[in-house]
Amino acid sequence: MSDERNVARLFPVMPDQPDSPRRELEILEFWKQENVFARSLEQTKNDERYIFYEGPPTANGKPGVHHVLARAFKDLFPRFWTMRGKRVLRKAGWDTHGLPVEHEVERKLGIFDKSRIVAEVGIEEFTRLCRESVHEYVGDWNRMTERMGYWVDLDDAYFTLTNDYIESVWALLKRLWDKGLIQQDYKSVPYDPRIGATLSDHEVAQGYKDVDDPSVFVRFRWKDDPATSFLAWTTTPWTLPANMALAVHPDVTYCTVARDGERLIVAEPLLANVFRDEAVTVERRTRGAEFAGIRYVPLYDYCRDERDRYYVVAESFVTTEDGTGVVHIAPAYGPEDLAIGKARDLPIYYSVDLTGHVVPEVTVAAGLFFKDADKPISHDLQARGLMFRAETIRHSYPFGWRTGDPLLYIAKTAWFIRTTERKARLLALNDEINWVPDNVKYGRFGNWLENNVDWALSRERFWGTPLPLWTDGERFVCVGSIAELSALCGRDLTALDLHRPVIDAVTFVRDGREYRRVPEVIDAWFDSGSMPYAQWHYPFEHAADIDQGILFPADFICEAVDQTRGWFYSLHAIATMLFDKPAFKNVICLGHVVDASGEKMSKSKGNILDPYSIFDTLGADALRWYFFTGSAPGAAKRISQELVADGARGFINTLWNTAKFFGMYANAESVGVPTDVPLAKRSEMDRWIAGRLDVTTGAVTRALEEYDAATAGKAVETFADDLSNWYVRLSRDRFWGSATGDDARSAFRTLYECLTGVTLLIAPFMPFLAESLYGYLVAPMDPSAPNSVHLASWPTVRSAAIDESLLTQMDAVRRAVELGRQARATAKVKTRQPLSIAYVRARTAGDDAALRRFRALVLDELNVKDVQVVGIDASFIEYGLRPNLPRLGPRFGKELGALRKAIASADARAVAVAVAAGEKFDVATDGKTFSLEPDDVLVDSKSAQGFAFAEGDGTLVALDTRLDRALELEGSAREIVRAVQDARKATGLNVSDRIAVSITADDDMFSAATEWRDYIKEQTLATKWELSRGPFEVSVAKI
RNA sequence: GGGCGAUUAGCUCAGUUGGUUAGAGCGCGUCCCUGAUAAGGACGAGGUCACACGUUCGAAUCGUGUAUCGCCCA
Repeated sequence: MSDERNVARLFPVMPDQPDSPRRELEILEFWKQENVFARSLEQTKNDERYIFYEGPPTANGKPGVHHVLARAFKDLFPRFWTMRGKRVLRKAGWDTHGLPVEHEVERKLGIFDKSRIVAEVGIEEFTRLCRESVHEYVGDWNRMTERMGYWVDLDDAYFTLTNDYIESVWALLKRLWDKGLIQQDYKSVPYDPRIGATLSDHEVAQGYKDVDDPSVFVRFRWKDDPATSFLAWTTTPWTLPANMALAVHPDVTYCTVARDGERLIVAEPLLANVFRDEAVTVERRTRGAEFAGIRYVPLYDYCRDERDRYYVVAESFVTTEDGTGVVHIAPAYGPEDLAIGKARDLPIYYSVDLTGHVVPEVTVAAGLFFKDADKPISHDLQARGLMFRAETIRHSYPFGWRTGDPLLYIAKTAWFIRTTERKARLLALNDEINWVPDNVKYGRFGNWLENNVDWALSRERFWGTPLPLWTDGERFVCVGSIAELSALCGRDLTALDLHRPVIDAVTFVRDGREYRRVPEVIDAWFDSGSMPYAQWHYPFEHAADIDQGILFPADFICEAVDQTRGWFYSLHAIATMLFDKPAFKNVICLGHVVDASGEKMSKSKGNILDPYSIFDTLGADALRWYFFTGSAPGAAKRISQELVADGARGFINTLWNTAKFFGMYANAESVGVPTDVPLAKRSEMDRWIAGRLDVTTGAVTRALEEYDAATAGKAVETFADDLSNWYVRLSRDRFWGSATGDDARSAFRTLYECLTGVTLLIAPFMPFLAESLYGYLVAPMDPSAPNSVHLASWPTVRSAAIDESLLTQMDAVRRAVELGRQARATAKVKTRQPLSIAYVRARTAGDDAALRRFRALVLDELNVKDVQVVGIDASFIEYGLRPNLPRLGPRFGKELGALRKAIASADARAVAVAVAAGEKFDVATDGKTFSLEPDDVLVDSKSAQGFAFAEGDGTLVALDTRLDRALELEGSAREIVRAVQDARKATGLNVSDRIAVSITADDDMFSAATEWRDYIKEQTLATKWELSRGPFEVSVAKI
């Protein structure tokens, strides 16, 4: 049956060390030359699709190690599904619009002021610089992406700044417009007046500082009863000239306090906060709701608006945590103020202009910077007897991150998408999404949807997708395509750049009125949320693919958890509003990468880790493996050189060495690719590891299907350990000459299957190592196999290979062997010294059978001449009992204490006998008797009188450590073998080199060498033999 | 200030529906093993499972509160 063709074919010789950095570069070259990624797509082009979306990064900074994290996960699942035979397009993408890009350019120019940009740089030049800046780091990103082995189509990437992309975004906006979901409204925004910029939430978050601000309590006198005042509290006195109303909580009780001839109204829970230790006389208690509509005398009345104002409203947002429970409302400023103002149609009166200065008619502080108006206003109120108390308070307030100036919350008109209109659908469609980890679904993301507010779409900036609205000052036209705009203008605009300022110059006349574009651009999150459609220039191209669900929605997306309110939301919101579907079915929400001490990585702390520092020392596979298996995906990832090295080194080396072992002996025996041997004809050891492979394959497949990379990776690690440290170690001698043909063939075949199997399993995780192993084991040996592991199919589970009882039995055997070694260690007897007998008291009848079945293995591993499985009657073993709590707890409840006592005082041997016989038995204490069944207690073998023993998990192994002369000599013989092998190794001999051995020895060693001469020669491949008397020494020489 | 998450060995992390003696890897020490291995095995030191209170026969696990850290939002 020998295969002539294979006999001559040798496996390529593997280097001693994996040398990952160098090897990975070679693999990259191989992939490039062989066009492997493109071929993997080509060979699946007719298959069912698995849709992946690349969340576009902004490439205006260098990529860091945290970007490797997300990209590793983005690579894993597409590779897995490709091997499963799906067609997985991976279109790269770049987010190119928005504030981060503008800020980068502003930094380079050193100008942070919008009006100066317009005046000194010009919008044309500025947006040109933005366009340039966007591409600056794309090269770095592409290099990193390629180096880490992330397969994504960089050549066909989408860019959000292209006309096609923008046109798609316009088309989506127009659909929203036609549904009436886009509207203009006021919005209270954080605004840095010095540079004229509305700040993004992110920028605001960066700028919070603890500062001392005024804390003033002000009287608002009743119009009908000037002796009575509401006491309102504010930390922003400069807003008081824009006051239009007061708010109280409808359900809170307010006290009218009589004091020095006046009456002050304060929320009851805050009395002590306002009046401190003062003894107050409460004249009346009133529910807040009853004050609604009461009119008061304004502090200032600069506003010329005719609309009704200066009355009390009842609003449940009012809290009683600080202040007075009476809140002053200035609709032009704070978000709540604005909301109330809109609901009640209060005037929106600006006492401060957009440069941050108090307007001229507000004479009390005219011309002052808004924050500087606090003082004169406080003094004025003091002078007019309206100030109850003025102090300072230390609290957290946002500042402009560039100017350091306090931010102004101010109501500005803006365009909104009315997402609140579709809140119910947003929530319902979220139910259909599989979130990993699952707490994000109804936690962070679900809460965000629950508290949904309208999406503020517009930005008063330069570099972004222009809002496609044209207006004559009253009416608006929303433009949904270039063709539409061309028609309106009466000229072909196909070649037009759709960015500012060019697009701003496009005007048209309709019904005799000129239409100009509104000045805003849109939130860049809308760009990225549009990528499912805009990356394909929908609906101008691929309309059917999207509408019929071929390229939409995604099966899988993955980003870090900070995208919950970013990309995850924008994708979800747009898909919900326009397609009434979730945009993605599965999403992995990764934790952030932090340094080894758990600190966030930031430039300022200088703890940023350059991915190349790992690529160049440990390799990309090691980093990927660490990210996949180091912790749960949602957890923060601590990272350092050492952590990555620890995480992957053992696993990579184990696999490498196991494959090297195989290649070495396969070549030594010229077996080539081992021919198949039916499972039934293989040894039990072979069938065991074959079963382990298939169990592992099943576990890895299932885990990956559930987007659980860590569980999948750990299953592979356990298998690799079983393969190397149990299967190979115990089967070593079957791989060299002395083994019979059939058995060796079975062993080679089995080991080969395991190695190629595990190579396939790690391919999506560690694409480089898998490719290397495949290149040693498969590609050069099998002309019919694809030449890359990434073109191979995912392994299927051969359920016939899984023999459950064999797997459990091997566990029992391993347990017994480990205990035996432990017993040897306790007795300080080397494993090399043969012993006469081991006694094993097994936990179950099944374990008994296992030990009998694998008797030879146990003898060998424990180096004993005999092993006896002892029954319950073995007199030298003593027993202990433990209650089986999961069974007894529910049944006995409060009696458990007594029962435990009864079990502890029972005759353990008698109970053990009953349990072994499957009989019921009684235990008793303090006059109480409990009737128990065999499964109610766990029997431990506690000690073995007169033997070296070890016990664990109900199994006991006892060794007879007495030595006779024969055992001693055999032990010495094995010492000699070891000394010769050491010498072979030290001399650098090949494993198959024949040697001449020369031994000097005295006494026992001499006797042993004489008696065990043939054994020693055979074990050490010695063909020449010299033995003389003298101090023990061995030397070897190659023949 | 609010939401979400985390807190388990020196380090990095597992820990199923509450149940027996809380585990693994790395590191450290001692010993062992070695025709692949810079590998492997055994043993040891190292734990108040962040803290407090509660529920329960029984809590790392469930509840409440507190502390610290991270993220998101104010």
